[in-house]
Amino acid sequence: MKTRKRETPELRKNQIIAAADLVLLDVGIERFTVDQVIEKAGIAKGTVYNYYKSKDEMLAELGGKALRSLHETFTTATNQAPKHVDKIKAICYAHYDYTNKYPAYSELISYMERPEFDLHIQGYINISYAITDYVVNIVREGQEAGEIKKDIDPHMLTYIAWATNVGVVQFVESKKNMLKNHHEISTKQMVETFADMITEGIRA
Amino acid sequence: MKTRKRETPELRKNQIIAAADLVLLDVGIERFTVDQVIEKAGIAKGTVYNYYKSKDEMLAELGGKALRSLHETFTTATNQAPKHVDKIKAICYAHYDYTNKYPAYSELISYMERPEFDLHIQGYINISYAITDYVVNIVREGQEAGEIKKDIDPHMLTYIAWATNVGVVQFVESKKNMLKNHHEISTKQMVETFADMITEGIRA
Amino acid sequence: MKTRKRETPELRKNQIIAAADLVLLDVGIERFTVDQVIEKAGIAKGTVYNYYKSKDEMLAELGGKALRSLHETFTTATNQAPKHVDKIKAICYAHYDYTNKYPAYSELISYMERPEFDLHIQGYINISYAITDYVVNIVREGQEAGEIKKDIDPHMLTYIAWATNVGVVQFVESKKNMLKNHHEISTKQMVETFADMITEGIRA
Amino acid sequence: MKTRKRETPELRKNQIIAAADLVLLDVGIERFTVDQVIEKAGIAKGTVYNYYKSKDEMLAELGGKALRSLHETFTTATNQAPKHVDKIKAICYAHYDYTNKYPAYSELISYMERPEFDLHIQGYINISYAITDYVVNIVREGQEAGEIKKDIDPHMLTYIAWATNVGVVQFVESKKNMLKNHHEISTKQMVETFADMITEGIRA
DNA sequence: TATGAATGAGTGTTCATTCAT
DNA sequence: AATGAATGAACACTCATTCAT
Repeated sequence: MKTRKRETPELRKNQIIAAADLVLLDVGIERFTVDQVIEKAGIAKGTVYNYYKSKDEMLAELGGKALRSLHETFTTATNQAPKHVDKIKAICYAHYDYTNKYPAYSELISYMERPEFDLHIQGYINISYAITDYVVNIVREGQEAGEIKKDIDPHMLTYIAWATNVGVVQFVESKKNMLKNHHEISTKQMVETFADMITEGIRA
Repeated sequence: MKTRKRETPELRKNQIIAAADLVLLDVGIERFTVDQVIEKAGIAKGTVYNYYKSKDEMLAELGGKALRSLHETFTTATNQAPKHVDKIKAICYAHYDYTNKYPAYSELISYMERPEFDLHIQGYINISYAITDYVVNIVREGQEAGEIKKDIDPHMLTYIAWATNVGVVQFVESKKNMLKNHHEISTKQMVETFADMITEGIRA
Repeated sequence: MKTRKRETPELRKNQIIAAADLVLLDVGIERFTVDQVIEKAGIAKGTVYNYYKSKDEMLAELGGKALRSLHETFTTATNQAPKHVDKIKAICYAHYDYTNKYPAYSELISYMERPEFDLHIQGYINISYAITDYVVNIVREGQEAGEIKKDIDPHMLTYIAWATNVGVVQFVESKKNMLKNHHEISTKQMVETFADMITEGIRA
Repeated sequence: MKTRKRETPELRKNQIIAAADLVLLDVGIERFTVDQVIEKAGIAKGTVYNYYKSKDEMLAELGGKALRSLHETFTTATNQAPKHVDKIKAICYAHYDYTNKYPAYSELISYMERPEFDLHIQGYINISYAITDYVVNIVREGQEAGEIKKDIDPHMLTYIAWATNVGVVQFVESKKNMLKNHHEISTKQMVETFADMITEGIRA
């Protein structure tokens, strides 16, 4: 019945999330357990449930981090592209690179997108919207600059870009071995071709 | 030992798979368990394993059914389209309709595509290939007929079409509620726009 | 509901035991199952239970075969030894060789020696006695010939020889890896030393 | 959720191991199950796995207890013997007595010696080595004192003594009934004769 | 006699969650 | 607020044995 020093809630949450992050990186979602988190964090099991109602809520906060990091990746990638169409293309590439670099985060995001995952956690949704808005703005500016077709709703285009991108990235991930045996198609080629199709499809 | 109804293997297998089907419909893959199947079927646990080596094999048969039905949906859809580009578009629509009609099957297929699912079950793979070939042929014929760009490998295009389609369908499924609140975008619109983009993107 | 041709009970039993033999050789006792036997024999499950009350009864008959084969090994080995003491030593070696050559049979015999194995099967016991008698006779003759100490009951000596031999053979089997790492002791050396001790211990 | 009695870990572990002990006594290793342990202990299944990583680890602790108690038996027995040869003989007797007194422990030790039992549990191995060393030392001292033959490696002799002893003890255990019907041989006599043979065989 | 479909009591293990202290 | 012992429902899979046909 030891009693650790009390920390501010802020600090505790950070401590927990940091540990969860390490665990996720280590083992991926499928093998992610609360026990591993408390071991890494050096705190008691009950403490976790004082700050998070459930494992899923914890994952949602982690998902927020992942999304924020994806957001940054997008920002960096688009900054280097001169035109708006190129920015969209850059986002496609960035998304693929991100998945390659942080497969665990990518997994997590997919996991949270599933219908059975109850996403009432506001934090996560906010960042999700932020990313959406970021891309929507690029599209809108591209339309105003005459680079991108004007007959498509920017939100719609953003959703499609995101959805198709996720689809391609997932496909490439799950079919790695198959594609490896396919002499004419590499994962990189596939992503590039897809990015080309998207950019061509939206060009004014 | 309780009463034992002796049935022909044919009948039993159907009974089991029918029960599995119901369970899948009820709870989805994530929560699909053998115990639920035997409860629904009113048979003993061992009986299931007299007909299927493992839970995964059972799912694979169910998945085969799902895939075959998807194949039929594609066939029907493409038959009504005059040109090859329209056939591709029709497939996009058909895929969406299918997911709407059989969301559990769609889930199942996604589940089986995951790398961690050991797909050594030949039956499933064959149908998977059959569908791929079916689409590849449409693309190839479209290229020969001068309707579809010739600079894209038919397999690559098929993969991209499939992957993006899955992405969009998943997105639409998981974001149903969000989209419902979005006044300007309906899931139907999104799918249509996506299908347009794909078809425009490949037109010669 | 196919009906195979009726065979004489003799023939059927042979057929079953032959299959069981193959299975045992293939997988060893721990993984020995009735299912494998019927598959190898090409007969129905129920049929097995028409001829054997239980799996254990089947194993007991197989054990009888194993014991008979061990008996033969002993006979051959002793025939080549000139003196009775040497015959005992030869039996020790033969036992070790037999275990090396037919590990599955050796396992089976150990399995049947366990207290929890109900050995009411007469066939097995008879052969067991036959082997005992065979060794007892050698001892007795050796005593009469003045080669072996006369103050030991031949049965007792036989039991001890058997028991210690089994112990050594089992030890060697289970400690193979340990002994492999022990530079000065090899399994062969251990068996030889033991055989020497036994023969020296009984010499008149 | 039922009432939960909170105990100190120390107490719980003892409670579990005590229950496991009873189960082992009741049914023997072959039929030893975790379910029976929790029923005897009156605790939940998960609780067991908070204290032991696996069933085997639990058995290993039980085995450690058994081995430690055997070690003590050996120590006590040898202390009363004046000469080293007598100490070896005393160990043979002690081993037999121990098996008679704790047949379940004896079974357990045999079970753990089997190759298929993953013996990575250090605690158990240590005691196993301790016992070996204990006997080896007696042999070595006996050799130095000129009481025991010097041409045998002490380790080898220890192994042989152990292996043959186990063999005899097992034989006696499994053939109790048979020997009971044999007018001239009692298990006690057999062990005594064996012990005599061993001691005579090693005497300088 | 032969069949083989059906049985069901196991079997060890996991892990999110609870709650008395 | 913090602890961490306790929970128990899940879970997939096995296999000797039975018995209606």
